[in-house]
Amino acid sequence: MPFAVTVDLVVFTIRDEQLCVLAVRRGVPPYRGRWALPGGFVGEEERLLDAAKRELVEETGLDDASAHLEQLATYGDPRRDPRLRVVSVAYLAFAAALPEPAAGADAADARWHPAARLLADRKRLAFDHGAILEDGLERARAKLEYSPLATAFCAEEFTVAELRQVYEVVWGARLDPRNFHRKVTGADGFLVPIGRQTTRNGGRPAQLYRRGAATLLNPPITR
Amino acid sequence: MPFAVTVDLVVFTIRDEQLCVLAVRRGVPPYRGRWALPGGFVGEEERLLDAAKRELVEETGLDDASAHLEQLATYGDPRRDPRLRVVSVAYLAFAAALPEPAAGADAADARWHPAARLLADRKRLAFDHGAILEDGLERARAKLEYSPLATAFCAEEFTVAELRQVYEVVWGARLDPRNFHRKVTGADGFLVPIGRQTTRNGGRPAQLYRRGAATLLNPPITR
DNA sequence: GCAAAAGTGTTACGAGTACACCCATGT
DNA sequence: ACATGGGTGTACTCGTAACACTTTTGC
Repeated sequence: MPFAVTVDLVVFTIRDEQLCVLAVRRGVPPYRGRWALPGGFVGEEERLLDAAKRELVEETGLDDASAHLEQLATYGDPRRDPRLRVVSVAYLAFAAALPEPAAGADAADARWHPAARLLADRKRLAFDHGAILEDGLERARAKLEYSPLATAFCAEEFTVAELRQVYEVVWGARLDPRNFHRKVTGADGFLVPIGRQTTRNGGRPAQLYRRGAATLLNPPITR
Repeated sequence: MPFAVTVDLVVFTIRDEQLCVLAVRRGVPPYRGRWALPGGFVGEEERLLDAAKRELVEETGLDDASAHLEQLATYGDPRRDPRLRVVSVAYLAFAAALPEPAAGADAADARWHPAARLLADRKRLAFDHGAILEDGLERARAKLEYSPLATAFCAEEFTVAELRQVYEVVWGARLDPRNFHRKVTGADGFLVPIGRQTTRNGGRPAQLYRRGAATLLNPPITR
């Protein structure tokens, strides 16, 4: 049975206070002119995660360690690609803000799109990528609660307010800055203060933090 | 690139107050004599979920609606099967207690194994099935908290105490019967009383329930 | 009556929320 | 001085844990 196996990437970042996802415009049929999630075939001797990493580097220039990458789900309907039977393993990536072009080696037109707008008008997406994006968004929202993943959207050094903005943008909700501050600084291993401050957001100088070693947030940050 | 695509099943049930998983003994190399998760190739025109359903019926005789089935994760290391490149989409299934033979059409020797024992001695498992089982167990434990999935381990009509036993076995922890009772009967849409009672567990007669329509437990049942 | 399991009431504690208040900077 | 964002203190609320207690069966 001849199956093709690909990886597709849902790469999220935050730009202009919006949750954005990377998409590339298709230059060839099928779905010519539509937007598609970046992805590609898995090499014969390549692990799935390695294929996802390779695509991420090709599309964003992000080096291996600077973005979070995890398997999302696998999509394999017989008719999802009209040309041949393709089973696609989708990966979810979170990255700090990147330059707009997001220009990789690829000549293709790659762009950041506000995730909400792309989902609201799913016909602009090729294949079943609307469903993949929806699953990715739901997973991202859920993971912020109980994992320290929000830090993957921040620069290496960040303030509590910057981290709070990540939560607010992904969840589409306002959070109380004071209670949020207590929660995240109190969560064991979530944040480590680096001892320096910044005034880049105006007002009183804010402590700078790096992400800590925790992999699970206890107690969780609630929506 | 010639990939084979399979589905593998992690089928959990509860027998003798233990969480058990279905495994079949391999009769041919590689890993001859070892235990493997039930599974098989995906048909050319078959959806992944349909392939998982088909395997579930073949191995357990469970009809479609009577067990919960969900995608777990996908495993595709180049060397996971020494014969050819196989990408396997693993599914997780929860079933009420079934007869031991679990005999399907297959002539193979299929058996229920206590999950903990099989995991403690992973060399008895073929391929990367130890890792798959571990992921499945972790997912099952997590899902009990915030989803009404525990009911999938029960018969159609069950008592609160029987449901509690599911939680205690999967989590390996004792729960307070009185607080548990209040929590689950109070969770909206989790349980619907059918108005009859049973004394099959001894003592004072207990209300019988069916699973309700809820898909998410709020508040969750905590470990 | 006694054991065993089902189910209810009550109290104490701890996390989450709302919000008043103080702090440190730029202009 | 005052605007702006950073951070702390505190009272109230609500879900949970712990456990005493009552109910209804079988033997």
